[in-house]
Amino acid sequence: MANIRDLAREADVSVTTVSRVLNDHPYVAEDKRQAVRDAIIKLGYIRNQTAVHLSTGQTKTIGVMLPYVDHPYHAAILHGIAQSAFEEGYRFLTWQTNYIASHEQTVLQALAQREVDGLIVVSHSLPVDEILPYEQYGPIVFCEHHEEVSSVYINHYSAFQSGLKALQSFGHTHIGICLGRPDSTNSRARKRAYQDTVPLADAEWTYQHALTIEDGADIARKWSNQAYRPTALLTASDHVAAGIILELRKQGYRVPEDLAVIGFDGSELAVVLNLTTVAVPYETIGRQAFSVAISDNWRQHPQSEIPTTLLSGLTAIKVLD
Amino acid sequence: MANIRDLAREADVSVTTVSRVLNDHPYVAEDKRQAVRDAIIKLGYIRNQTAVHLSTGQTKTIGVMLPYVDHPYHAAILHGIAQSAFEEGYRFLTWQTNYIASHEQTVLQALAQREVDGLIVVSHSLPVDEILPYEQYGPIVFCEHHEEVSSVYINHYSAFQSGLKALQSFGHTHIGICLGRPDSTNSRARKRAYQDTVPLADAEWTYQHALTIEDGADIARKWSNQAYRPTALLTASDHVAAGIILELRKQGYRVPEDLAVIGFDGSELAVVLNLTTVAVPYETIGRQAFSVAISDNWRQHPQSEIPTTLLSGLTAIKVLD
DNA sequence: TTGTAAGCGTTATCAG
DNA sequence: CTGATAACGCTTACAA
Repeated sequence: MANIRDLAREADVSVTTVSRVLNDHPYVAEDKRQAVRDAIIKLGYIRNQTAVHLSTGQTKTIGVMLPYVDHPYHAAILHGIAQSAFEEGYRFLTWQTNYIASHEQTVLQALAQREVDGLIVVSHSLPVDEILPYEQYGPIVFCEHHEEVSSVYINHYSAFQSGLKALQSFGHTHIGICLGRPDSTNSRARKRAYQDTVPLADAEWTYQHALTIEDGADIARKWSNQAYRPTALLTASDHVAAGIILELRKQGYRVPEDLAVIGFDGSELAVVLNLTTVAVPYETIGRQAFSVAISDNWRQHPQSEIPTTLLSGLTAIKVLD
Repeated sequence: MANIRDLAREADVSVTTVSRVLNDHPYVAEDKRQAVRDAIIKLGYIRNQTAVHLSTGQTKTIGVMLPYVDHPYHAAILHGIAQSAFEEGYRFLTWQTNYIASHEQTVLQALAQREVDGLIVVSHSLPVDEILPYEQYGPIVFCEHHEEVSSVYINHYSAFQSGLKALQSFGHTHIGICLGRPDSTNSRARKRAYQDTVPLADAEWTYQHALTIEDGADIARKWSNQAYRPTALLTASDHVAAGIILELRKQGYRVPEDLAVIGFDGSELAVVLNLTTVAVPYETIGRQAFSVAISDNWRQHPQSEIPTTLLSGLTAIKVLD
């Protein structure tokens, strides 16, 4: 493998000049520039990026910490990160942590070891104050609301509230909710919104661990076995909503007559199901998080709240009028 | 930032000794080893991986080329890659190409520039013989069947055929199919299976560009407007199948009485829909591809065919008996 | 068991 | 405009 020194020898110039040509610096005589270009072709030279990284002290790579690459919600954020990274000439390393603390530590370690210039934490289980110290090694951006760190987030309290109010506007008072991980930052905000907004808020109507379509189906079965049931459900994701709806229909229930359901995400699943849903611009979150990660004002811990919108479906909400 | 030389000075040993301690080499006196450990703590030393990469000539990173990180099929493969990479102490860089040739070139370039030790091509649009030359820079593994390169794949011909035969076993003769990208390697194999297996194979019953749920809904609308219709459909993915089924139901059709539908993927969507589907172990594909990428027999272009299984749902297939 | 010193392949300072 | 040369931070012969 030819290196920059071979190139210099071949073109009969110094390595400095070669480097200048390689990096499109001005102040290189045209004939020398051409000589270098010829040498590059002749020797089939290709720059070794690792050496560039060591020399410049940057990797032009950011890291992404997320629990599962194949969950729609996270994958959508990843999509946004991927788009921005490509546009900015960056690459990104993804760590799938499965919410295991030791795996998350590995990711933080990678930042400290300078494998990445910055980190985007899509979701985590480690407490924030165990992550915070690693900021000395580079920017860390959260896709969740935390005042003490840079964050790009949606307001789960108000987003959830908008869904609840939509149900109330159709006359529903017996409203239940679905939550993902019981003690996540997001779930806590959602639970608060529920308790603040729905007078009849009931622990029996709070369905936990709702993440996938099958979780939704489980919830539908649980609901159908309850004596005292909600008439409407605000779910944690469109996938959960889909699981609920499909399972209910399978059992002969009608949606929304027997149970009104609202989704969360604004995915194409909601469109096809005519599901009313809280639309979240995940790609935007990913893009914003990326841009903070490579900006230089991250030390001020910028907070950027991304707005959500209630997307009205046709069938899955109306009832009780 | 303390470096290995500061450490050597602090512990009063040579950098070689420090390096040995860092890499758990034997032949270091216990007292010196301890001295180095103390110095590491005292100075808050953290190894610079970039320097390790330059020195060793390896990045312990593999690259992944795929069109979209947020499509279920590709995300599932990514999941497998992520699991294996973590277990093996590797990282992975993902490039989302959107099937744009110039983006795919960027990925190949990254291999040439030694940013990654190897490459996994999940799906591509560039012709194989434009990719092949880059093998001189490192292993390239395809998740698609190509004799000329290393590949980990499923046999789309037989997988599709198993779905078609399942429909035939229920008496269907008027069978249509859905395909993704019209000219992909996979679509071609599927089309061959269709023509070889279904005597009444019809171009009007070959629905192209079927990738998402909404594509499925489009196909359902197209189907309902046709005068001469198939009675059964083998789809390109469970998502497409779901779109078809949900749209058909919305229009008042019954599945499978009016149209029998078989899915492809074996996703949880299929489970909830009671959909018969061709189950594909995507995670296994990702894991296998990764293991080939870091093995040293990749030069022999190993071929590994991953078996699929027909997963019988309850409702979406029975009819015409 | 330990250390010296030569890489790895760039970039960047500084003097011409 | 050009070129020595010293970093960047680590690994690894080779010698002792």
